[in-house]
Amino acid sequence: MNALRADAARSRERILEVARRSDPKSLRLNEIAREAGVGVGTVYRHFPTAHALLEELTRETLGRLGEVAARACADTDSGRGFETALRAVVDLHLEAGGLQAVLLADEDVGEEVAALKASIFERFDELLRRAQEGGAVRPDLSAAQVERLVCGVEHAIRLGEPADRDVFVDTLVIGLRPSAAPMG
Amino acid sequence: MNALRADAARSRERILEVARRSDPKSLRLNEIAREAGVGVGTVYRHFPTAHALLEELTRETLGRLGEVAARACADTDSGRGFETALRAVVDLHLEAGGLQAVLLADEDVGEEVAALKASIFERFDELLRRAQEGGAVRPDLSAAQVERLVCGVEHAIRLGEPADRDVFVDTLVIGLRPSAAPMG
Amino acid sequence: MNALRADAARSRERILEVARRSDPKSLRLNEIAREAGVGVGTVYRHFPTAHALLEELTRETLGRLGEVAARACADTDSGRGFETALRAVVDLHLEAGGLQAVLLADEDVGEEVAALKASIFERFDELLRRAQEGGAVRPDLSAAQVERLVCGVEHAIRLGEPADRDVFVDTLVIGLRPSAAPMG
Amino acid sequence: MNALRADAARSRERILEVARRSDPKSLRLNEIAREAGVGVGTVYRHFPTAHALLEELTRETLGRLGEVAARACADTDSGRGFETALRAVVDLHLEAGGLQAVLLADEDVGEEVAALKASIFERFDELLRRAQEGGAVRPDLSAAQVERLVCGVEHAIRLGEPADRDVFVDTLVIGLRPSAAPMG
DNA sequence: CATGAATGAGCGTTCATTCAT
DNA sequence: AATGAATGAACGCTCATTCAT
Repeated sequence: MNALRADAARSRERILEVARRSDPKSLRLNEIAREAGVGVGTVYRHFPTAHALLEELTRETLGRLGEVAARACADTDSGRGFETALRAVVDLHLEAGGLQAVLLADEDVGEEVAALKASIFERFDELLRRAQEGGAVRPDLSAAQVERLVCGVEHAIRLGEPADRDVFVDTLVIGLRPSAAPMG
Repeated sequence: MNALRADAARSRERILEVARRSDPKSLRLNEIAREAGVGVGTVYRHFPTAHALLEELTRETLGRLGEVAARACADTDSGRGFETALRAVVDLHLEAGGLQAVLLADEDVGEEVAALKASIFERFDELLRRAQEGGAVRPDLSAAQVERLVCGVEHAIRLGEPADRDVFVDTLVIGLRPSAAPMG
Repeated sequence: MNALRADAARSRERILEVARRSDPKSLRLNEIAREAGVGVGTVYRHFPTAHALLEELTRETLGRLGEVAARACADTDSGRGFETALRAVVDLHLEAGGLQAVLLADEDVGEEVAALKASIFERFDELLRRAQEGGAVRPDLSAAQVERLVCGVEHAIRLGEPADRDVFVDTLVIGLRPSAAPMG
Repeated sequence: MNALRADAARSRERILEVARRSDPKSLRLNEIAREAGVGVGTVYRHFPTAHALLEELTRETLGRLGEVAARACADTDSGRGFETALRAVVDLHLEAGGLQAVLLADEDVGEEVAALKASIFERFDELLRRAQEGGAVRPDLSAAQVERLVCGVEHAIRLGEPADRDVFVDTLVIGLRPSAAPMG
């Protein structure tokens, strides 16, 4: 099933290579084909939709995201584990611009991606729950909400300089802490 | 000077009406004309570019943004003033989707918008500075950075339910507070 | 009949003023109206077509063209008269870019222009005939053909530098002389 | 390398066919597509700009222009060679209306066209120079000026009847001869 | 009369997607 | 399986002309 003909594999690789250099927000299959020296049809054969291609581009990052979560779960200090993970997650979002779209998509094209996403969400649920139980994170937030907040910070950083990253993530980290009433 | 002919005003209003229902991120003047039952030329007469139309859509909101800032400046408690303003600003961003683009644009089409923006930025600088001096906000943030963070929160809220609004803004408000070292 | 209301006369004059500064090959009535600070409708009222406006722009030049022809007719040396006229005609073509279109038009909008054109053609016929009889110009050319050759030279000059004018006109003048068989 | 697929060749040919019947001064790619029964995209694929299409329409003519020049260079009588060439050049301009625009263009789309033009210009420089040295052509004209005069004659002929051609070219040929002072 | 708002045909151009080769 | 030619909808924009005010 995974046995690709040699030339097919080569095409696929070239496509991915070009796609990685493209803006993940607007993958234009036509242009990618041209730059990869490959017919449009070939691109469509390998990746029936732009989203399928995006998933493929993101797969490796998804793997690292899973590892990040796993490592954080292993931390005995649940608060510290959560924070470390959070920072890593933002970094991965910044690295792979398509991550947001893939994570938020309701439907997944590839089974592997679906599985990866499921496991990631599961681990983050766990991670968050324990951090909340440990009193390190405010208890009224779901993992999905945190994910959206991460996307928000990603967005904010992209609007300005990369140098904003650290401060912005700090505000997120702090913002997630339980606290006295905000306006008290 | 601003006296528009009756039919012109009607067209203009129809255009704006349609535009308000459109995605402010991608105002397509042709489509707007069609939906407004108006010739393309009419749209271009009133709004030479999509950005001009966006500015118009946003103008009222900009005015309210100015008022928000003014009111907040008048608050004797600089921290409270800042927080109240921040919440209102996020709300205005949510109401008027184009606000982000208009505020971040380098060039403005209308003079009025330019003036409004200038005064808004000025007031927010003031507001932030005083909140920082009062110890209510971490001192290492510029007003521009705060604006970007607001855009981030707007983005996050739009990704999910409107119900997220309050919690998400809370995290921002708290995140901006000065604090012990984030991971300490 | 010619009694124009004061404001009408003012509009008319402003329109002509702007039109004189415009490219006579492509008079855009809309743009002229805007630059003249006048409604499009006003332009159309005064000049129902672009050609009508062009005729008006050209009228003075047509007058001078008539004078040129008259003066040349008065020259006792028919060859010299013709050549002088020819040079002047080219100059007028260069000055008033619309002259070509007006002279070559089959239909005239204004009666005055029609009359001017008729008298000009008549005089040039006369002028040419006498130059031909005097042996100064090859006898196998009609006045209409000479006019077209003038337009050709105008075109050639416009393709390059104004400095070409003298040499190019020279080649025309010489080219019109009777001569031994061209490939002799 | 130049092997076009059968259907592509057919499209291309249809496009060119329609284009040949169009006014080369204003090739409207949309209209051509419509008339050729072909999608707009197809036209753009073959000819990215109107000028590219014009060049293609002209390419064969450019080739013949080169041959004309070559043959003329081979003539032992430099004056006769020049005159023969001149007549042929005018004819080619009349045949291919776009020739003027292609020759006068600063930038060329196709390399082949650029090369053809360069060689043509070179040969005509040579041809003119020799004719001038031989006393057959007035020495104060550059090849570029002669080209412009040719365009002028083309223009003049197009204004009237095709029958004008011979006489008009005669006047050019004679006009280029060295001569006593034009008005003496 | 003057105005200028409105019209809408039509051009240039792009791009996702299909399908003949 | 791969190719890339073809498609055509749709957008941005311009401009000559009409017509309500």
